[in-house]
Amino acid sequence: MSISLSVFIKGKRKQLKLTQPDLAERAGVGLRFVRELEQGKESVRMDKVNQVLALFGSELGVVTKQDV
Amino acid sequence: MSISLSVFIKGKRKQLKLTQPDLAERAGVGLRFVRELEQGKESVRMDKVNQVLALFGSELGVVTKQDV
DNA sequence: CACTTTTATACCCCAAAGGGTATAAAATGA
DNA sequence: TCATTTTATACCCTTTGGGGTATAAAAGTG
Repeated sequence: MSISLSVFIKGKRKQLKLTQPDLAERAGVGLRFVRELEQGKESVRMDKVNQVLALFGSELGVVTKQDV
Repeated sequence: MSISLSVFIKGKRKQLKLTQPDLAERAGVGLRFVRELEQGKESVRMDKVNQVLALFGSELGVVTKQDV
């Protein structure tokens, strides 16, 4: 199933022992974006989110009932 | 697994026999947004996407390896 | 075929996303 | 506890997402 995006990202980042500035730089997004993302801001841009997720080998997708 | 967002949405809409204006109104988003979304625009806002997906009982989530 | 409906493209406009940065607050650890 | 690192808040600024709408192009339908 899918979990909270912010939780997922924060967890993955910690797992890789990266700071927010680290993650921002590696993902090629702004530091502010990483913070807002981890704080659960809903109105983020999907392409930016995917840039971050790409670092973890994941991607944003539609989770349907059949998927489970 | 996850499929293309635009394909998923367009498919679901057709399935429900809705026009783009219909979907836009029901989801509470603009018509332009629905169109850009179905045309695969990457830089859409996540909250708006979820507004549309909510109509289908789905939601945008992170698909991880374990999910499959 | 023409007629109707649906979808795509194009324009203006405003609110807000997000980058940068500076400062404050928390967390971590010696 | 104090010092250092990490994270959060706040501000300015530029860019752009997205709403509305008008027009053009496609796709259906008789």
